[in-house]
Amino acid sequence: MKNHEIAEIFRKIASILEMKGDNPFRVRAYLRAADNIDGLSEDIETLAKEKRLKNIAGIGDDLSAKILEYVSTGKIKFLEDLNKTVPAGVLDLLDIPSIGPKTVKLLFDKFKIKSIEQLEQSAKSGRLLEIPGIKEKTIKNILEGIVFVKKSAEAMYLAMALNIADEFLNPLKIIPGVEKITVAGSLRRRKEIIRDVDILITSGFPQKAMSAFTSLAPVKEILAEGETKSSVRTLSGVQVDCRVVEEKSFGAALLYFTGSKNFNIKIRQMALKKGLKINEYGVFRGNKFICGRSENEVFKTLGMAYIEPELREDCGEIELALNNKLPHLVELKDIKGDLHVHSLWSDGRSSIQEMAEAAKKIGYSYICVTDHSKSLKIANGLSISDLKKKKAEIEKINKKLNNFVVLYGTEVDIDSDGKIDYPDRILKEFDIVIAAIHTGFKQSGSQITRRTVKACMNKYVHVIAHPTGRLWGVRDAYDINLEEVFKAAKETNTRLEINSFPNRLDLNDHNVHAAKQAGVGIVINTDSHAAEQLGAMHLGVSVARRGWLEAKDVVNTLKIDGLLKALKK
DNA sequence: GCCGTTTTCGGCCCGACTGTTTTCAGTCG
Repeated sequence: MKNHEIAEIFRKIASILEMKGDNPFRVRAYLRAADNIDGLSEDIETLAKEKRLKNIAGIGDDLSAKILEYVSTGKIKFLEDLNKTVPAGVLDLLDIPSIGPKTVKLLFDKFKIKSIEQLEQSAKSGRLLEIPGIKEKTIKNILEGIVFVKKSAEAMYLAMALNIADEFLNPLKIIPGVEKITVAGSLRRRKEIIRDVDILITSGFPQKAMSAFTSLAPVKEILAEGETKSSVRTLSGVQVDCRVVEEKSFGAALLYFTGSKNFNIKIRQMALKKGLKINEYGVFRGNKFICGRSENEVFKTLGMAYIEPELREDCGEIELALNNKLPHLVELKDIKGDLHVHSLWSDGRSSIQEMAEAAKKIGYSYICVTDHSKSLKIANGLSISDLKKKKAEIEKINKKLNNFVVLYGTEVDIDSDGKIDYPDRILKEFDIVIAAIHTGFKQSGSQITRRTVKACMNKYVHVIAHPTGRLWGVRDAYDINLEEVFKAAKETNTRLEINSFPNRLDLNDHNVHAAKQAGVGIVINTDSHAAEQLGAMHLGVSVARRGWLEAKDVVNTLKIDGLLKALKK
């Protein structure tokens, strides 16, 4: 997929144009196109081939020509020409907080500064003071920004960001005067990668709430502090923004603060056409406050259905909301059980009994214990003789449990040829067989695709686990051709997994959306290796929701009888 | 550069905070 490459090219063009003082709306057009391309669940090359590029919002004649040029030649002449006008390194300056395109241009025009190192030297030498509008404080901010960039604050994955949010929400919740408090931003939209944490508070005493926020224990430095809006950086290097509004503006503020940016622009434009104005304080006709207490009120005023935060990316959800045709997204409470958990039999840390009890407590009606198979020695994979003992243990536990079933499963290994490491006579004994790639990640994309397709073809394999193999901070997704996998999965009634393990979330939201469009069924599992990890299910559900899945698309929303029937190949 | 149940040209979301100003531009979200 070249989607992300092309999005990044458009972003680069936007940066250069902005620095050159080009039309800001032209700049925005490139950025919007980039966001929309990143949000596609289809391969942009397919769209190009089928002449459907202009169906993408924000792509017109010019940008579709540039995409075609890139797809066929691997480059875009316009960017190459632009690159000649800007020395390499200048764009890096934009990564420094507090430095934008205007400042970069100024620095280059005045002192020919074209790298972070040069800027650092000039700032330290005091030379920057010669520029009108730059004084000591600005220089200090620049130097601190450079330190920050050099440390390159990493983005977080969703679960990490949720934990940081809790470090703020929990202590603030109990401050007198803090009424409502909630996360907003990309975290509320449950994006898989979060760059900063946004918090919204309602209070009649905004300054009290602000000072409580900026003086919390995890705060290392205050980046900005105003009467209703502050930003801090935590000890772990994460930026947290906080906004306080009055109760009557809560809905409008939440809508604004949740985004996405493109979503906000679109609905504000819609409001303008109705003679209304939307800002974070409410919906207004002229100066008259119409509403703003809840998001629902605002949506209603615009004549549209409530849009779940996970959908707010301006990818067609607004149009559906206007016609009341939004999908009814799957919810955590729809999940009836977890089909991918481990136990003491392989590399888990809890017994089958403990896993079952924890699952029952959550409210599930089944789990499937899928310990590793024999070839995965590193995870204590089960030999064929151990399997009999494990099965006997499950049968014993099931006799004692009421209204709950432990299913007998396995997570088998797909070997480098696509073969499964138990023979058919063993495989057919299991209630559920999950297959996954655990070795040979370095193989070519076509080899890995072939292995996965072959596993789908196996009549005893019900689920492909963590289909792209990505592990946050460890390795990227392998170069698998998911379109081919989707085709095989659909033909063979094989489910693909959303693995909820915090650093996996694999399939991701875009892939899930594409799988749904290809007619492929999904299962959401946690891959828990201990009872306390079962709670990660909500992360996988978030991915499913971002992928527009409804309960009917997720097989483990079915009751046990329906589940086993649906999984039959 | 995109886009159109008022428009194929003339618009394009809206506001807070900072650092420098003496009324505002730049940055950010």
